[in-house]
Amino acid sequence: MEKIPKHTQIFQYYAKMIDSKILKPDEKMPTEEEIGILFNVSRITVRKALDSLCQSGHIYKIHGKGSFVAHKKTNMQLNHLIGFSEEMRLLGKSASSRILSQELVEPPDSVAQALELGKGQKVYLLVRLRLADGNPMAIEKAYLPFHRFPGLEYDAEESLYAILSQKYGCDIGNGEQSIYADRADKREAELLTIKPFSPVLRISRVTYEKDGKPFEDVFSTYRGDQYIFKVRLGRDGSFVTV
Amino acid sequence: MEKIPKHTQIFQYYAKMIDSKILKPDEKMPTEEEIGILFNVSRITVRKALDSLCQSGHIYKIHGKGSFVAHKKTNMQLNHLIGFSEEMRLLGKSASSRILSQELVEPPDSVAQALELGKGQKVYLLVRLRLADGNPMAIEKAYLPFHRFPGLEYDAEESLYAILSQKYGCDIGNGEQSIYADRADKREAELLTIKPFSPVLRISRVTYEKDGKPFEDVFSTYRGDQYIFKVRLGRDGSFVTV
DNA sequence: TAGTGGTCTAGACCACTAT
DNA sequence: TAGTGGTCTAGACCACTAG
Repeated sequence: MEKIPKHTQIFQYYAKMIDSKILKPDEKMPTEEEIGILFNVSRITVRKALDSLCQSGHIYKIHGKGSFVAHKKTNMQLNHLIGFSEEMRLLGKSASSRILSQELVEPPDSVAQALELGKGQKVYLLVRLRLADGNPMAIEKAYLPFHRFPGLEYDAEESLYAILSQKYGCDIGNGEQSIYADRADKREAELLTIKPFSPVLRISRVTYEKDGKPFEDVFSTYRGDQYIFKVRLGRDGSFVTV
Repeated sequence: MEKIPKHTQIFQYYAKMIDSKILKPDEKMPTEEEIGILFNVSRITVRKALDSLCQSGHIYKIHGKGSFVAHKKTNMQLNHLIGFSEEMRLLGKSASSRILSQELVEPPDSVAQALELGKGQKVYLLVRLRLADGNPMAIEKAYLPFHRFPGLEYDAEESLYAILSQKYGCDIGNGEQSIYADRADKREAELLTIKPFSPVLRISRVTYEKDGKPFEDVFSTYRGDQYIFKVRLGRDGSFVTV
């Protein structure tokens, strides 16, 4: 039996109501006091739930008027750090992988720096072709610090994150991602079954564990004609004041 | 005299300390109780400040151990909704614009839908070439609902957002952005002074006011070799549980 | 003036980490 | 066992919106 905090329960309750359109855009939410009575919790607990709903884009608040259901265009969970498999599942596609190479190497300087490695520390380099519904979608080069994941071996069946989490207790925190447009080189084009020099989206990401330590440096190359990256941006210091 | 909430003051204090490297990565933060004594506030106020620092990526927390300064690679404010001028300023470049066209038009269906326009409602279409340090960086096509901004006129000197905010009381909330890679067509290549078919980053965004109403639908085309988009992603329901 | 969200307090108990 | 963060309460006062 899992213990779910009350504020999370309230968040989930309303997130579901809004996602399933039972509550419609611009509809007024109950007041904080009313929600408190409904769930039998204090106002501060309600506020924590509403703050989360605000940050996730489900509702918006107007001081002195109330909280209202937001006009969400995308029902997708944005700004969410997930792996390729999980992302494709959310898009209703089946994800698969083909391992292109898997080896222990000396990291390039930039990677060593990003992963905060000492001299001589090696990395596990996993290169995979990622497919959605059987069609090539991306090439992914992942560098993982070997001292953190000794004996790591990947077999293309499971999600890499699942292995890191289950076998090594890796607790994923957040990631910083850079995105730019480029053209595919010959080999990439071949793998992605597109014409050479076709546009691709290059995404590089350093992912951190909950304790703040980087555990992965990934370079992905997505087909420009197939993949769209979505994100929600806020005003103010990255969502500081909601 | 502006009234700044205590939790914001505490947030700003530590954000500054961390950004300026006075507090170093992995360094332990004072306990919540200690901070409360320092600033003479209650623990719940301290927690609100620390939660903000967590979300902005300045610190990370470990239950039972304490809060620690995070290993931030980028000092940039990520996930922050800003205009081109503001962004370039943060990158230390000077931004300028050349107006390519400016007219009142019937919106394409997709735009009308995104901006939630009724039949026959027109939009103000502003197309600009955006330059950084005098070099072409992006082409930006912005659709604005004319009924919201009657008599709007743009003169290339000010920031568009500044006008919307000052003259029309437009209070920017957040935006949803889609990003993909494509190639420049002939005219775009010419404007951006790159070769035809060079890779570009296409970004489209619907921006909402604080009250949840969409006020802008923008289509930008950035030089692939000049512009990198950065973003921070979190685990869990988009930063719900910190 | 009434309603509603924004800020803040003082204090309690639980859960996780370390020794 | 002690330290620390996670959850939660009951209640107060302020600031903004609306009639």
